[in-house]
Amino acid sequence: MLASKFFMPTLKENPADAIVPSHIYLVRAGFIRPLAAGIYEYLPLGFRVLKKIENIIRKHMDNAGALELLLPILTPASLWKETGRWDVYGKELFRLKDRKDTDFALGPTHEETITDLVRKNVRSYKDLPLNFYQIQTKFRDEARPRYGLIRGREFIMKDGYSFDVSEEDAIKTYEVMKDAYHKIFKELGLDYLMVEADVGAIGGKFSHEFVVKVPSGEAHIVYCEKCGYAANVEAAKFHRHKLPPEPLLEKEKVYTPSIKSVEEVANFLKVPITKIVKTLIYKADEKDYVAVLIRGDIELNETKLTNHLKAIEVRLANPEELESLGIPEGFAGPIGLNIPILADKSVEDLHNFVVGANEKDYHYINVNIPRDFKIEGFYDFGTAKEGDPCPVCHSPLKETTGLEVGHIFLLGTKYSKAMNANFVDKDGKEKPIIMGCYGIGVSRLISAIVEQYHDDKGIIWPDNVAPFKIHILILNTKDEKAMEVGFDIYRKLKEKGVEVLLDERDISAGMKFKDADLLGIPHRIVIGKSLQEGKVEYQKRDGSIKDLVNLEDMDSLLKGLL
RNA sequence: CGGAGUGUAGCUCAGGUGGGAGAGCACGUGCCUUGGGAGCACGGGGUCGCAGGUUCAAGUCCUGCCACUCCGACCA
Repeated sequence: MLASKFFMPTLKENPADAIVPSHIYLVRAGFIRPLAAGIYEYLPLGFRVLKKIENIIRKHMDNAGALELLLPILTPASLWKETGRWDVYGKELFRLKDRKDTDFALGPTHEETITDLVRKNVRSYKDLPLNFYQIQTKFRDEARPRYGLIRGREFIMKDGYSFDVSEEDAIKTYEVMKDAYHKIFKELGLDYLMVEADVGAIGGKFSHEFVVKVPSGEAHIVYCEKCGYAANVEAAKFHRHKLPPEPLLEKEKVYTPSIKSVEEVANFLKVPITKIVKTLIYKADEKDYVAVLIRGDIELNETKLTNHLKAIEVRLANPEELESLGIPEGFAGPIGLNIPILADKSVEDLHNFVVGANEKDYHYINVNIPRDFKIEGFYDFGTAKEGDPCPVCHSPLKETTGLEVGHIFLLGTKYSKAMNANFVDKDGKEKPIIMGCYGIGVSRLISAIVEQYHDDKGIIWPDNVAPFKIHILILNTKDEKAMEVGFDIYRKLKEKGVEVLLDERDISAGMKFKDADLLGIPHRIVIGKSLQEGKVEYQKRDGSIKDLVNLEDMDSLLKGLL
C-alpha cells in the first residue's frame, strides 16, 4: 500500500475527551473515529487489525471443532419473551418496532436465537453434540459507554454456543473451549488471567472470565501467586482462619452516643474492629427485607448475597425503610429483629462481639450466637481483598484490575428448558439439551492489545495483528535514487505477499517518523542519508533494533523477517 | 440512573464587566525545504450545540432542551 493512496488521518494532538492510552492512540493514529457515544467507525487501519484478530479467533474455534454461522442481528421480541429476558434485560436492550408495530430487539447476545434454531432442527441424541459460533456486531445500550472501544454500545463479539446430551459431555466441551481461549489469547500476545467468575444475569452453573491485566480495567481480580487461584472479586472465595473458643461473657447494653460507624464503635469501646459485627438490612427485588451479619473488617459482597437469595437485585434499605422496621440508622442489630437473619461465615466462630441495639445511641457488647439470637445460617457473603488467605493454599491473595475480554459459561438447561429445546435420548426419554456459551469481545481486544503494547509515542503492534508488517519510509521523495530503492524493496515484499506500507508522501521527514511511531507497524525500513553509502536503516518499532544495512544484504534481511 | 464538567473553524483552544468572531495547527496556491510534526507570503473556511427569553445590542446574561466526556451506580 502506498501511503499517498491510503487513508490514515493522524492527529497531531490527543483527542480532548480521551483518557486511556488505547482510546487516545486508536483515534490519533487513525484506526477509529467516534460517531456517537460508544459507537465507532473502523477506518482502514482499524479494520485491518480487526480482521487479523477475527482470523486468529476463527482459526482456533475451527480447530476446536466449532462451526461458524451468522445469525440475524434483528431479533423478534417473542423469543426474548419466552425466556423472560424481554423484561429482565432492561434498558440495555435496544428495542424497535417494525411497520406493523411488532417489537424487535437488536441482539446483545444470541442465546435465544441459537436455541430457537437448535430446537427446530434437533430431535435426537444422534444430532448432538453441536457447537456453533459467529463473529458479529452486538448492541447494548450501556448506561455509560467509555474508553473508546473498551465499552461501546455497538461492538463486535465472537459468541459461541454448545449443545450436549449430558452435563458430563457439556463439561468436556467447556474444557475444549477453555483450551481454545487460552490459545487465542496467547497467540494475541496478551498478558492475561483466567479467573473464576460470577454467572450474572446470563445464568448457568459456573463460568470463567479471561481478563487482560491493564490499569484501566473495570474487572477487579484477586489471585494467588503461589497456587494459581484467581477469581473475579464478585465470585472470589477466601479462607477464614478458625478462631479459638472463649468463655461466654454476660451480654450488656452500653451507651454509645452518636457512635455509628464500625471504626467509631471500635475506637469508642476500645475493641478490635474484628469484634464488631455489622448488621446490614437489605431489600431484595424491591419486596423482601433481610438482615445480613458480617464481621466489621469485611465488606459484604452483594453478588454473593443476590445469588444466595436467588434475587435479581438487592440494595441496602434506606433510612426511611429502616425507620419503618423500627431500626435507627447506625444502630441496627440482630437482637429482637423480626426479619430473616443471615450471617457471613466470619461470624460463625466469633464470640463476645458487638452489635447495634436497634435503639438510638446504644450497642450490645459480649453478644453470642445462638445464646442471644437465632439466625437462618452461616454462608459466604464476604468480599475477598488483597492479603486475605487464598481459599486453596491460604497464602495471601493479590489484587489487580483487568479488562474482561472473554467469558465462558456452563449454562446447563436455563435456556433449553425455557424454550423447550429438547432431544430424545438413547433411553427414549425427552430431555433438555445441556448448553454452554462462550464470548470474546473482539473489538475490545483491539483496545486491550494497545493497552499492553504502546509507549509515549504511539502503538507498538505485535506482528500477527499489525495492520501492516513493514513500513518503508522514503525520507526525501525528491531524491530519485531513494525513490528507486524504496519502490524496489516495496515491490519485492509485495511479490512475496508481505503486507507493506510505503510512505512516499511529499511531506517532511519528521512527519513520516511521527506518523510511523503513532501507527506502530512493527518493522521499519528507513531510506535516508545513509543511502549515499549504499545503506538503508532497519528498525523495530519497539526500539530493540536500529541497524544500518547494506543494500546487497537487504534480501537476506527481508528473508529473516518472513 | 446519581454527581461533575464541556460544547466557538477540520483539530487543540482563547474570547473579564454585553457592542470587532479570533489564535496556533490543519487545508489551498506559490517559493523554499526533506533524519524527528520546518520557514515565508497570500488565501479559503463559522447556524459560537439547539430553542426561547431579557436588551437598542447576546459567543457573553436568564430559562429549557440536546449532545459529548469524566467520577460513581449498573453492566452476558
